[in-house]
Amino acid sequence: MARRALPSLNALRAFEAFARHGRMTLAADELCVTHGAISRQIRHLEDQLGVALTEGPRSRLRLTAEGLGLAQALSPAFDQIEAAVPRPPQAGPRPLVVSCLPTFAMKWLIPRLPRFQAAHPDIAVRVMESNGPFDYQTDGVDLAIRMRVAGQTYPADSAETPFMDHFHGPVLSPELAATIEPTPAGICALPRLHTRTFPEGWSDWARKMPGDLPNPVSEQEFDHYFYLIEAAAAGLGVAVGPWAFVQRDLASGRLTAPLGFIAGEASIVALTPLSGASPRAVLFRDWLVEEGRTTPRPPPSPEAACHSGAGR
Amino acid sequence: MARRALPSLNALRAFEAFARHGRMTLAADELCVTHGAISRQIRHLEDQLGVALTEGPRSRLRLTAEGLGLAQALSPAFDQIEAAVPRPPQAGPRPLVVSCLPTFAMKWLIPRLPRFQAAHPDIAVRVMESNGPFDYQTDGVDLAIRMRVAGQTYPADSAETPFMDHFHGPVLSPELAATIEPTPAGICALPRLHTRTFPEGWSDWARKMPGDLPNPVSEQEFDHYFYLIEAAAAGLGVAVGPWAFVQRDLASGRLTAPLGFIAGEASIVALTPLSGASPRAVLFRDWLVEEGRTTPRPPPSPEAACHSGAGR
DNA sequence: GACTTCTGTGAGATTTCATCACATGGCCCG
DNA sequence: CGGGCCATGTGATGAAATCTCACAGAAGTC
Repeated sequence: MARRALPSLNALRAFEAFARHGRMTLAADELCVTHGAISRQIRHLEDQLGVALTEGPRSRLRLTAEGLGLAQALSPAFDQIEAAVPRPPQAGPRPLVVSCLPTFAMKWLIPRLPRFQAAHPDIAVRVMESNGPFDYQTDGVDLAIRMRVAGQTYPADSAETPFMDHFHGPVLSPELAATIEPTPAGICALPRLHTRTFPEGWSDWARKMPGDLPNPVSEQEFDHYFYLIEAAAAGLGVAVGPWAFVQRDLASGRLTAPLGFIAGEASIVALTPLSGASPRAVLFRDWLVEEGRTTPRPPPSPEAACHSGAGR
Repeated sequence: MARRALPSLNALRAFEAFARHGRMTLAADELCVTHGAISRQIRHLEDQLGVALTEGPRSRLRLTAEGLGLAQALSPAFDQIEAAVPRPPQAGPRPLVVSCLPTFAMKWLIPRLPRFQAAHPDIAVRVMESNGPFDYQTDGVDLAIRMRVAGQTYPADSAETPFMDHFHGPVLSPELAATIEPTPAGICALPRLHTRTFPEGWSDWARKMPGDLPNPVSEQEFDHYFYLIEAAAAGLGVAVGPWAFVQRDLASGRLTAPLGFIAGEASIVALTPLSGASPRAVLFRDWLVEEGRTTPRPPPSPEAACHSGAGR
C-alpha cells in the first residue's frame, strides 16, 4: 500500500507551466523542451487521471474547471519546492537581484530582459518572483517592482520610481461576450473574477464608469494574475485585467475586451533603497523607465480594443 | 531563462520518502522500487545540489541539517500536490475510510493492516493521513485515530475508544548521549525537540520526573513526528518520543533512550460517530483494541531500555 | 486564399530509471 | 576476533519514460 499514488511528477510540472502561461509553446520554452513534449505530457496526464484538463480548439486552448483547480494547487506546491531547494554556494560576483510581481515578470519583464543584457552584458540579473513584503538587506534585493496602490506599504526607506502607467479593463472570453450587451451594465452583471494580488482592480475600474452599475451575480478570487486570466479565458466570468498582461491573449482571440482599457489609479513602480542604491540598480531603474516609455499603450477608443491585434 | 530550475522531481520524491522513513529500504517499499533505486536517486540529488543530505555510516544513516530542512519543506508540498490531484470517480463499493495520524499510520497501523485484511478480505480499507480536525459526514470518515489529550476537541458526536496506552521517554542519538550523564537532569539540559502534533510531550514527561530539572538550552519545533525522530537521530537534541514510533530506531542503534519509557497522560483513541457507526467501523475498532492489547510494552526498567532490541 | 501560429502525432533517438547481483562497512554475538 | 546480519553503495544491463524532428491539421489574419 504505497502512501503516495501520484501521477508522473514531470507531467504535473509540465501541466503547471502550461497553466501559468496559457500556451504550450511558452511552457515548453520555460522547461527548455519542445512543444511536442508538453503536449504529450499533458495528454498523458489527462489519460492517467481520466479527467479533461484542457478544452477548446488547438489555437485557443483553455483550462477546464478541473484543470484550473489542479493548476492553482500545483503552483504554490512547486513554489514551495523551489524555495526549499538549497542553492549551491554562488560563485562569481553577486547578481543584481530584482524582486518582481510574478505575472509582471512573466509577461513583461523577462521578455524585455535580453535588451538589458545586450546593453549591459557585465551585469547578471536575477529575477525573484514575489508580491509580498521584502527587505532590502535581509532578502538581498537591489530593486523591487510593485504596484503602487493606496494602503500598500513598502520598506520605509524606499524611493518610488513610477515607470509605467496601469491601463486596465474588463476582459472575458469571446463566447461569454457574445451572450451579453457590450456595455458597462452588461459586463457588470456577469460573475466577477478577482485577484488577491490587486483586489482593487474591479472597484477602481467601476468607479470610473458613468452611471449605476448592476451588482455581480457572483465573485471569485484567485491567487495570481495568470490564473485570473486563465479563468477569464475559460469563460468563468469577467476579470479586470491590466493591458500589459492580456495583450497577447487579446491578439490571439482567447480574450476580448469589449469596453477597451482606461488608465487605472495604480501605477507600476520601481523601488530602490533611499540611501545607497547600487549603481547597477540605478542603471536598471533607468532602463525600466525607458522601456516603460516605449511600451505601447492600449488603443484609446473602446471600439478599437475589441479584437485588434495592436501592439508588438 | 527558465523560471524553475529544479532538480529531478523524482529524486526529490525519493529523498522525501527516505527522510520520512529514516531508512532507504522503507522508502523503497513505499515507492515500490528497490533500495538501489532510492540510493541512486539520493546520490544523484546530492550531486546535483552540491550539498550533502545524508551523513553517518551506512547502517545508521542520518539526515544532515540541510537534508532535514529540505525534507520538511518537501513533505507538505507533496501533500499539497497529492491532495490536489483529482481522483477518477471510484468504482466499486466505498472503502472503509480511516483517518489517522501520519506517523502512527506509517509506524504502527499500516504494518498491521495486512492482518486485518486477512481477517476481513471483503472490507477495503483506505487510510487517510491527517492530524487535523475532520468531519464524519463531509470528509467521509468512518473512523479516526487520534491522540487523546486535554484541550483537544473532536467532532462533538464522537465515541472515544482508547485502544493503546502511550509510553514515551526522551530519545537522542548515541553520540549526543555519550556527552552527558544519563540522568533526568543531564537529559533536560540538552536542546529540546518538540512536535506540533503533540506539543505536550515534553511537559507531560517532565512532570513525572522527581526533583527540579534544569532549563533547556534551546527548543525547536517540527511539524511531524517523523522529522522529530530524524532530528533526534541527527543529534540536534532530545525528543520525547512515543515508544511505538522509536522502537525500531532503538533496536538499530540510531537512537538511544537512557531513561527508558513511562506511561504518558495521553492515550491513543479510535473515534467513531456516536450514532450510526457502520458495522465495518465497529469491526475495525474491535480489531484495533485487540491489536493494541497485543502490542508489546516497553521494558519497564530504565536500564533495560537503553540498547536492547526488545519488542517484536 | 496564402500566410502565420499553435497544437497533435508517428517514428526514432536519447535519457532516465530501475533491477539484479554482489561488495562494503558497521554492529552484535558468541 | 571471526561469522552472521543488516542496510547501503555500485557496476552492468535492460526497460521505460521522455524528447526531438518533421510534418499535419485547425483556426485566425491580412
